[in-house]
Amino acid sequence: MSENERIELAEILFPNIKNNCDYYEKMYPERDLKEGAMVTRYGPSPTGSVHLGNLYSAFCDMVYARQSKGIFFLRIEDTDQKREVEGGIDNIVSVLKGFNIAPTEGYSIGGSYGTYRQSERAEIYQTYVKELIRKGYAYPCFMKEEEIASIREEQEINKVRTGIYGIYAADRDLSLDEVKDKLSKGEEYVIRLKSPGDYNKSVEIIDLIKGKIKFPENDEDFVLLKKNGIPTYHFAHAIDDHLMHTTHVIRGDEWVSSVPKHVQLFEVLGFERPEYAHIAPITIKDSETGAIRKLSKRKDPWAGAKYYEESGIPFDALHLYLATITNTNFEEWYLNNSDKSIEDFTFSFDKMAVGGTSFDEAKLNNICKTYFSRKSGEEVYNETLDYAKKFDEEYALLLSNNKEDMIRFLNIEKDGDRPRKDIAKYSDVREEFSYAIDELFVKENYSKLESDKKYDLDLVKEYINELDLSLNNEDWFNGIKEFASLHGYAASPKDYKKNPEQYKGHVGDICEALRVVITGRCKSPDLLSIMKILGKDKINERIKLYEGYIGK
RNA sequence: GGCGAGUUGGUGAAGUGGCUUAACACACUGCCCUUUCACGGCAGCAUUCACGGAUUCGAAUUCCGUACUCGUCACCA
Repeated sequence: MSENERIELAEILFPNIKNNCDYYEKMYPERDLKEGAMVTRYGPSPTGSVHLGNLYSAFCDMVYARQSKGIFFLRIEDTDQKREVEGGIDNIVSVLKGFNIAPTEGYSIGGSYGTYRQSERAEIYQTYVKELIRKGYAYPCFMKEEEIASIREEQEINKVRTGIYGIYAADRDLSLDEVKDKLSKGEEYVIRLKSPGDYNKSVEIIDLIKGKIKFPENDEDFVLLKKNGIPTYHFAHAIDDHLMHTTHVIRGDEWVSSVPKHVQLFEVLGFERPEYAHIAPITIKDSETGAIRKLSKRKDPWAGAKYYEESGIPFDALHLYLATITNTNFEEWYLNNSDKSIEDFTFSFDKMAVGGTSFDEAKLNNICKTYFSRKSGEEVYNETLDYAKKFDEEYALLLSNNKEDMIRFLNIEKDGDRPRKDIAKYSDVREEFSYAIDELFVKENYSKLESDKKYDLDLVKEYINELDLSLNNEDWFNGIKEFASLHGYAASPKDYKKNPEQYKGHVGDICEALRVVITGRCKSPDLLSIMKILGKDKINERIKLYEGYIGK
């Protein structure tokens, strides 16, 4: 086709596109940012619920933009209307908000590089396609699905590469008359790239995470615009990231194999290419097969973002976890800089895992526990209340009615520099502090007790009877030691260990009995503090409850 | 099958030619601390970096081959 024919073709195909590319180039001018500022973007497609991996990549976008004083924007990539799920976009926005991953620009936020929703940008893409047709870098392709399928079959039989390229690209050299003819018959078409690539040559890119990667050049005439005039991912990526001036494309490494396509697109369009950073997926070792696989929403509850919200994992703790998998040296840094926050750490691409990052539940758990241990009782109370209001209304009500005592309970052993670590998520509070709320304790009391050890209840009664709750800690435990020896128990575990046959047990056994009767648990924070908050009346009620319980 | 990448302990991993008799964390075990449960401290936990070969005075680190794992090969992103 001659240049004039191509211009005519472009006009026939896109009669409604009046603007030229320049119009958009001016509309989306260079960003005014200081040297080194990164412009990153998170581009989710609303095709399902949000996955941990999505959160991870959005987290990276946020962190790199923030530390370079750049821009992190949100762009909705809804070019696949077939797979789009209802409420998908709202869900993305609310999940990001819930996890405090805050874009500085974009969909639902605003900014001057919009619209940030690809389905509303059809005209822009078409304008650039029209230009590509004029230049001879794109053409309409009328091949039917069946034709493409049979080409594929043929290629598989002949053991050659599959795809529409070279001699298989039947419509790439159609004459203008042939095109007009097909058009007049109402044949449907897509717009394909007329690839100038040579498979025998190679392209090389430097991926910020993976390093140098070399591939054969792309020679596939892949689809730019689908039948409905909406672009494919590849084309939308090139246009949008150019116009929106993305400097760093951070995305899942399922995209690395399409890098040659993207490189070529940027060349053909005359755009400067952004840097690429392909992040490895979060994997897990399958407990049954032992195989390493991507986290799956069906098999792994923690794959879905919802899980973290529902089970009550604080977003700050999740950020900490994401930070530790983002940069392998973060964990150690944070351990040595416990007073600092994630914002104070400088992340770098070359400290990111090249292979798969494995999900480590035990580590997440530990991070969460440390997070909670550093929070004051009041903070834990408020956050837990917020959580309970959403996911456990009954408990929320109980919490509100017992605010003062609850905060006192949550504050036990918080003052020293060795805080306890018994809570990993908001939903643990109800269980861990089951003794703290009387209504709850009366109802559930000893049902969760796993051991069926027998305790000397008479001894407990006698002790409580004599107990003076105004004592300070030191006097109190001197007292209990004395009480222990008076009743044939060793005053310290050491004495007991030396001569176990001389004693019925040691002071710890008495404490255990008290703990179980009073709290219904084998583990609890400092007993005296609990008893002080509870008061003698409640303690006596619980002794009666326990009598009833073992009477069964 | 083609193309691209990965393979270090129970787990997550550090490590880019000598400082590695392989960091750190989690888990586990033991001891210590402690009035109990925890918390914390100390110690133990890969003589070895998928396998084979090559380069080198010297390799987990470079090169080649093999095996396995992962990603991708759509008018899905």
